[in-house]
Amino acid sequence: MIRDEVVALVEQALAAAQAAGALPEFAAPAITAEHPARPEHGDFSSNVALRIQGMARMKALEVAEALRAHVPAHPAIEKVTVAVPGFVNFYLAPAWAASQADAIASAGQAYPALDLGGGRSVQIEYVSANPTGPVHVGNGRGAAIGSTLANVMTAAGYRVQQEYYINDAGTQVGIFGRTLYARYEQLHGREAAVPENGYPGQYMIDVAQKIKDRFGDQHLRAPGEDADPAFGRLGIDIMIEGIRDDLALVGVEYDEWYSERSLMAHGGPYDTVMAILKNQGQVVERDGATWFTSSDLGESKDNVLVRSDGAPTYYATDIAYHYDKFITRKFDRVVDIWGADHQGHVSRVKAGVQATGADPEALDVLLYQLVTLRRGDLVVPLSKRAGEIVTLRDVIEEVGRDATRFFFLLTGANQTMDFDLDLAKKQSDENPVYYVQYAHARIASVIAKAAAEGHTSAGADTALLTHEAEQTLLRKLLLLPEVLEKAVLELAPHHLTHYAQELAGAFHSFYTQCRVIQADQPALTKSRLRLLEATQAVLARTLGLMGITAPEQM
RNA sequence: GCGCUCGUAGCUCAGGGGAUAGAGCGCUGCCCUGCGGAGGCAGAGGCCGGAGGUUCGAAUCCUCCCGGGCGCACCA
Repeated sequence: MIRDEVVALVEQALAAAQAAGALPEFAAPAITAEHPARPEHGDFSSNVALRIQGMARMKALEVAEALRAHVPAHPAIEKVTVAVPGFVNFYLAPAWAASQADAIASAGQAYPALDLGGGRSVQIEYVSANPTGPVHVGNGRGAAIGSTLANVMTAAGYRVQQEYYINDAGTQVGIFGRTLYARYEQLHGREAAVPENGYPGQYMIDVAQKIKDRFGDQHLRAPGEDADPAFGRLGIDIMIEGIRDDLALVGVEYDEWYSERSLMAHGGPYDTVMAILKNQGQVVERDGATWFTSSDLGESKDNVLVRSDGAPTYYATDIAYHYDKFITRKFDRVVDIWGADHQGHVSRVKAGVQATGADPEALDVLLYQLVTLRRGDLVVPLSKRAGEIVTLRDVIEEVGRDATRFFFLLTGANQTMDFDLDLAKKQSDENPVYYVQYAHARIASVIAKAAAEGHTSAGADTALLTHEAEQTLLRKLLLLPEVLEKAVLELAPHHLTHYAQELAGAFHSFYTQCRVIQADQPALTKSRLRLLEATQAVLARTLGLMGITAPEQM
């Protein structure tokens, strides 16, 4: 990308200045280039002179001047200037910027070519909501972040595997099964009470009804008897079908649905991990339970692996799960995306990862702050145990998939978020996603109209794109690689929504200032059509990365 | 109490060592005799929670304080 070429120019200038004796020899810090806030300061700016003035024992302005004098010529750079207090500023050549419209338009959805992953594998695990209830709004945020991150890392040269971890073992599943059986009995006319701490939602009755539809009274036991232990699993399977469908509605598709229960197979990951920890002397029996002496690894306390009733904790199975990710399946990197209420779990899991022989640095846990759902001033409780459950499906049906995803991606993961359903509904026409999509549709419309009048971009001379609005738009197009890189390095997909709005804004501004189709100016028409093609490609690419449609018309 | 995180325009949020701090919504005023007005242009609106410190330079880094959120289970 062009920014890295500017960085290289600065590095070369530094070496050349030192070789020429204009600057003393010293080891320079890593060179960076940034975008000045004000256009008169150029397109890129380097602050090296300010940073090395001490090492060079020269005034920053003198250092900057020495660098400027040694910057090699480059077709993309029109001029290089020095500005107080010691910046070296780079100005893009308008003709070069314009020529990139050709490059971008012909690359299409292959733009930008960015390789940060180098083919390394990364697993992204997200949502992984308990299958004891439907996917709710908070999970939707994880879904939007996770699937967008998957798209973005794929675009950056990683081999991405997307996974959903199914919590189909443990105490909650048992309670789920007992609740379900009570509902099943009720549907067969029996008096049966939903257990205390059970799941009161209407959806449990629906699931029981589905089982009744499929199997009749086949799973009914004698009155007073408990259900077959496998009964709950029928319900879990039905829940998972629903979860899969709901997530598909927001454009989420997994490569793997991984069962927690499968970890427990004889000789499986769970047994292996317990043996490893035991062999390393990191396991101790205390108060009838089995503990991991994680405080020896710097944790604030030890943690229970096996409860006194013999059941493994989810922490123990999570260590086994990560052992399977890193050691068995050999992912180079793993990104777990969790709600911020799991924050206390992060360092524990990393300790477990380390203890079982993997590199905790290869694990990134991306926490997103919880979503508060509102209807106007009323806070709607999200708890699966509460009466009203606002599901992700409800939200999508109210505001649409594109707006839902865009909204979730609008704020950084560390920011708490209010999702006001009334507002989202009422303002759906003013949602920023439409601003971006409108730009795409508008371009499609102009290109179609041009074609109908016999204009195409064939043989366009991009050197004609000299208007200020055209140049501004071109610079936005050139920004996508940097945005993509930032999203990957920071695991922060929200940069895409902001970029998309900036790009759409630059287009709309261009559109009102520069008429594209002009019968008496066929050459200019061609070059502007080429610019439109490039813009449309970048808009479609950006929307595509976010899992949002790029409509031809609205 | 301890840990993580957040505090930026009236509201929702970007920016996370650089030059005069940005966007959207809302508010004021303009722009359709030419491609889609779901648009554009201009304006008002800020001691970047507070106080110290580091630095040539701090909204950004460090310390303390204030205020919100979330954790600190033999739940997940």
